[in-house]
Order: sequence, then C-alpha cells, then structure tokens
Amino acid sequence: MIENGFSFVEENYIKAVYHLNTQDGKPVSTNALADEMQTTAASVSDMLKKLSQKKVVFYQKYKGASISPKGKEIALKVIRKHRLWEVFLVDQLKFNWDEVHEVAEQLEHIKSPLLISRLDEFLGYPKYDPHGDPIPDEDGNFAQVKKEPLSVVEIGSSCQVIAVDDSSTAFLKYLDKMGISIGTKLRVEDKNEFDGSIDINLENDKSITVSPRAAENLLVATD
Amino acid sequence: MIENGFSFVEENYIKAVYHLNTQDGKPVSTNALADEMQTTAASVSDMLKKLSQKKVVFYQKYKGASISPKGKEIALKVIRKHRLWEVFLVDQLKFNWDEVHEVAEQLEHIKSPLLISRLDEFLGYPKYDPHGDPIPDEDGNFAQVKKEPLSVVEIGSSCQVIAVDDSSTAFLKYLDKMGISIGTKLRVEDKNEFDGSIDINLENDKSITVSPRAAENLLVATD
DNA sequence: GATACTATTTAGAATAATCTAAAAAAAATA
DNA sequence: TATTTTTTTTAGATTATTCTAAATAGTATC
Repeated sequence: MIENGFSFVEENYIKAVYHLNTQDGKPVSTNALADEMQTTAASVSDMLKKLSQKKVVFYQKYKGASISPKGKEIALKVIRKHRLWEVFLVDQLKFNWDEVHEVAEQLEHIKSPLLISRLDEFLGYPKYDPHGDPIPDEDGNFAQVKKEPLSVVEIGSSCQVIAVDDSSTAFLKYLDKMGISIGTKLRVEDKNEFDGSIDINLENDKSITVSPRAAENLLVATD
Repeated sequence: MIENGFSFVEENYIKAVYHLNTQDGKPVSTNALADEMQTTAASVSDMLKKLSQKKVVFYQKYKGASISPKGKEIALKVIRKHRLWEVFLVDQLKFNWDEVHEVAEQLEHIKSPLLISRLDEFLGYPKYDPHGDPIPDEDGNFAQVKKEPLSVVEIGSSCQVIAVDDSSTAFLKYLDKMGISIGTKLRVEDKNEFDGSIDINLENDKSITVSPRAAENLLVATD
C-alpha cells in the first residue's frame, strides 16, 4: 500500500506524532509513541528514522520527535477524513458515537480526493464530528472551539451543544425528552447550589432544568 | 493488515481466482492470474501455495487453481462490499459509472459487518450495482440475471434498463432527453432493418425510437 | 519419440514492518 | 560526582509480499 506516498502504518505514525506533539508542544518521546501505537520502542525508533528521512517529522536520536509542516499537512488530511467518515456513520448510517472509531480508523486511509470532497458536500460541509471535534477543511484549517461540559459554563452565557460524552441509550432518550440534540442553542440562566442542577433557556424560549449528571456529559461551545 | 483473517492482497487474489475460475469453470493458470493481478508468475506461484494451505483455493503444481467453498464465501463478501460501495458512490455521491471502480477497490477491504449491513439498508437493499452486476446478499446469494444490450432483445419482449456501457456525458444527456434511466421498463415494439434503430414502448405508454448506437450501450434484463 | 518451446516453479534477494535481546545514552539518585 | 535506573537505539531475526534469474515440467512439432 504505497500508491500515493505513505502506507497505512506510516499515516498512523504521522497522526500519532502530530497528536502527541500538538498536545504539549514538546517533542514526543519514543516510549510515549510506542504506548500510543501499541508497539515496542524499537519499532518506533526504526519508524522515526524513516519518517525523518521522508521529512514528515523532525527527529534527533534520544531527543524525541516533532511534526514537520509536511507531516502536519498529512496528519490533518487523515484527521479530516476520519472525522468526515464519523459524521457519515452517525448521521447517515445511524451508528452510535461510540461505535464509529474503529471503522473510521480504516476509512481514513482510503485515497481519493474526489471521494472526500463529495462526501463533505453530501454531509453538508459539517464543521464538527460527532464527538465535537472540529473537521479541518481541504487546506487544513479548522475552527478551534473550546469544547466544555455545560456544567462549567457561566450563568448568562450562550452556547451550542456540539457533542456528548455519554452515548448510552438512556442518556440519548433523556436528551430527546428534554428537546436537546446536537446543534441545540441555549443560554445558562441559573445554577442551583442545592443539587448542582442547571436552568437553561432553549431556542424556543422554553426554560428547563437539567441534572448535574447531564450537564457533565453535554459538551458545548460557548459563543 | 491481518486482523480479520485475510490481508488486502490475499483478498484480491481470492477474488481473482473466483472471477476467472467461475467464468469458464476450468482451473485458472498461473499466467492468467499473473495477468489479472498485474504481477509475475513467480509471485502468483508463491501466493497460490499459501492460499492453498489456508484452504481457500484448490491448487496442484502445474495444474492451476480453482476456488474452494471457503474461498467463494470470502470472494462473494468482498464482491458484495465492492458493489454496494459502487451504488453508494453513484447514487449518493454523484460519481459517474466509470469513476467508481478504483475507489471501490479500496473500500471493499474495509472490515466491518455492521458497516455493510447498515450501508445496504441505507441504500435500500439494491440488487444491482451501477454496471448492472448483481449484488450478493449476506449469504452470498444473488439473482443471476442475464444482462444484454437492448440491441439483441427480441421484438415483443419486455425488459428493464439495469445499466449502461457508455457513461459519457453525451450519452447520459441523450438518455435524459429520451426519458430513459436505470430502472426504466420498456417493451421492444419493432426493429428497423433500414438503420438498425429500435422502436420501444415506455412505461407511460409513450413510443420512441432509439438509435442502434444507443441500443448497443443500453444494458437490459429481460423478464 | 526426440527436440524445441512455453508455462510454471524454485532459489535467492529486496523492502516493509515488526519483534527480542543486548548495547548505549540520558536521567535520577545517593 | 559516581552509581543506578530508565529510556532509547542497534543488532539480528521473522513474516509478508514481491522480484529476477535459473531450473524444471508440460506441450507442441517434426
């Protein structure tokens, strides 16, 4: 599987380096990468040498690796594909949030720019995946939105539900009954010291109260 | 890529053996397979030895290979996936008939029974792919329909358009103007000796005449 | 039936990705 | 700083797939 330029395995390593390196800015250690990739430090060492030659990571022996501009580009393309496929699986094929990852891990390696642009169009150019993570556009740009649980939003702030942390049927039913779904806009009216429940105002101007447990699992983007 | 049982490469060989072996019933020669797989006879020889050990093909040195029941099962699963994805690409993502093969070659190897059953449902359980080839069900059964050009259908026979052999924009525009599309039912009323054109009767009882060129490229299933 | 030609298989080597065990470097500790 | 511990790298193998070149089997021809 080399057709395009990078093998599935290489793409996964690039993604992992990007992911870990972007989290804390520091170079990624061999062990951290081995852990992420579920493999041995020796294998990682070999692979980093190769990826360094291919200019997708910066790597110095014993000093760890960081992502290069070229590597970042590749990583973001793979991430874009991963997240678009997740949207497809959830929105169109009725998968649950927690069932999509494994399949998307496979689909993200399909090579076809046309397929991805058509899929993007078909899905209505979604900006976030079902977990609320932003989807990079063709150029690798994405809106970095801070995704936080409803429970930490300040009183008076407006926000929009972009994901849930719990995808149990029970929770989904609860949300349905409350009239809340992905995309719902709301404003926090009050927080009840007593039990931690939160009063919110929905788009239709209806006011409801959600439990602390629900507020913990409702991920929102504040305006 | 061994997760499930067979690698991408192995699946492709199995598909090729099934395909060639089913065409004429005779064992497939090493060279024929090498030709189909765009590789060397030596590679095929090695692979056949392996696939024989894995019981997916029957193979005797110098005597060629044929598909085993286990191999057939695998081949049909891959073919099912390939054709369902082709339907998705054409029906949902607006690909042309001739743009789908390469992408479907990749998608057919994605491992997820749930994905395929959901996709099948999403597409409305299609029986044929955009080229008019039948799609096997989960058990590997498929309606074998003889797909023939409209030009050979006898006068008086009824049939249904299931595919086209030419997917040029020009032809598609022509069909559109004539009110013909995949699924259109029609009856052959007469054939004009003079120029080979054919008079047909459509569902709405309208009678039209199609050119011999069009009749050649319209693939139909006779009732 | 012997010879020539073609098809197929084997031998040996290459690349990609992986592993275990041993060596070397870096970090932690005393 | 010297020593111990941890991390990382290298060395040497292994599996999967492929290739070229050489050997062998099968088929065709005279």
